[in-house]
Amino acid sequence: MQKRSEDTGSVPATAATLPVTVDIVALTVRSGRLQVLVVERGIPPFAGRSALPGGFVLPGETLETAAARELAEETGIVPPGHMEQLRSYGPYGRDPRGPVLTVAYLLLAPSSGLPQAGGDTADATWVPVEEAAPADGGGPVLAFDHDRILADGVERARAKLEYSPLATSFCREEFTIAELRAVYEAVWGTRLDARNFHRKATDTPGFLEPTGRTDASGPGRPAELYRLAPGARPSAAVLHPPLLRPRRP
Amino acid sequence: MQKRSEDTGSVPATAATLPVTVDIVALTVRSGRLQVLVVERGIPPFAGRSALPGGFVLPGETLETAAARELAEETGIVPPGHMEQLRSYGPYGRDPRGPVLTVAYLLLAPSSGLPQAGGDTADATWVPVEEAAPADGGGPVLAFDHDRILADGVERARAKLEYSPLATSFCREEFTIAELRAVYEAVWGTRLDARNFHRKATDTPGFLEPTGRTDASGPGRPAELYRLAPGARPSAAVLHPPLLRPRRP
DNA sequence: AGGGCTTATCGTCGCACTGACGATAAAAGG
DNA sequence: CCTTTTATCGTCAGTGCGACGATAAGCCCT
Repeated sequence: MQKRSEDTGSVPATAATLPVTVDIVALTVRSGRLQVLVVERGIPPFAGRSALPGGFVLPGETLETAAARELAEETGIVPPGHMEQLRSYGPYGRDPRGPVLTVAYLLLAPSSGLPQAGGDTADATWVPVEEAAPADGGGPVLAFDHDRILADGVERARAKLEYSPLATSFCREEFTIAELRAVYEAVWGTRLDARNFHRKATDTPGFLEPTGRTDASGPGRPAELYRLAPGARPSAAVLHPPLLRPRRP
Repeated sequence: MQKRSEDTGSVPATAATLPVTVDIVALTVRSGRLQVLVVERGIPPFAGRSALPGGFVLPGETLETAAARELAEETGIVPPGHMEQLRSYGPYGRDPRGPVLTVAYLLLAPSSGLPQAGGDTADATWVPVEEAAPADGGGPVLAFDHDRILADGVERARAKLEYSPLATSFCREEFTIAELRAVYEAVWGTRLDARNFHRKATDTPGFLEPTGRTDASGPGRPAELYRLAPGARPSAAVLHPPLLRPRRP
């Protein structure tokens, strides 16, 4: 795979070579709250502390592959949902073992069929993001610089819900408007008017597609079931007008 | 800097170690067009081809430091403006020398005081992004995967202008509404109504602050000079209502 | 069967924002 | 003074949105 000839040149000897890790901000919506997957570290550094799932990239591995592998190792399954790169952090001042570059990934997954724990590393549990990301000046909660990575991931998710169909990644294949609204409310931490949300969600072109089926599991009038409109990728800014989160003042 | 003890553990021997580069998508607005800084490569691979400025991270260097150093080496100056991380690419399938991880940065700089070329590597020139990023199915223009990185950077810039004061990073300290509008028109590639833009820009709270001075250099009525409102960081989504780019329908 | 409860869905109204575009202000150059 | 040019201010109709009323369609209970 690695050619060394006059045509391609070679990596200069002065170039730094860095160990690279991937960390995953895995988010889901359970019991009406936005929750993040954290693992309890079994080995130093930060043994016994909570951390985002992740680990070192192995030789020959793609970053995405490494992220999926670490997630599978620590949660026992490859969940459905949407994964995208968040950004990179480091390499200095974030790992006591020395310079380590990490590439963070953001996973948005439906809560159905998600395992609670398992794997060989340590216990993996879902915790509400407020517990893992204190907004006030409380001390750090997660190991390494994972507090900041989590905050960046949550903010990315909150922002992307406004102008992308990404919220559907938290839902099953088919879902009701109320379930979709619960996703927005959980991620944004706000309450939304059911009637206005219904209007906006169904009126936005290229967002939802009715399946014709209904869901009568809960109390009250059965709800129409929808799926993501065909051709709409979970990412990509296609929501016009956007679904803006309510303002403060 | 690098402690090795029972408390911190050490990087596992199985971890991959990768050479890391930084690449910079440096954008500016000159002659009413969005332009990107490209260098002509002097050494293999891709010798003679155009590429984004960038290079290998040196030992002990921060990614941001490396980005600033490469930019200084290849353009001869540290320009003002706003720099933020774009994302990471690789490490496979993007460099014929082997696996190389690159972290791309986005720089938005005013055109005033920007050098044309210089440095020890090769000539650095500003070229309109349409020439360096063919929207149609034309072949690749830049070396490595820099076509994609450039496209991602331009899209990031276009999106951020909508909800952040980032457009002011293309301007000098003080600027007129017309200059700011020219930035939006160049970045978005559209024409904007001068009267409506003036209303939206001046009415958006937390965006602009009048300086009281005027600029009478051009023809016509002298324009009020504005600066970025105090406390507003160039990034950060603070524009409400956002300045949305015109739609296609 | 009918009344009450719950949730889903549809409608209405006023306000804010937008785009299209007219009107005025303030300079330079003839 | 008049024309040209650009900046800035106003007007008006269409659209989207938040607040909230009204109706639909299930369930459970008696």
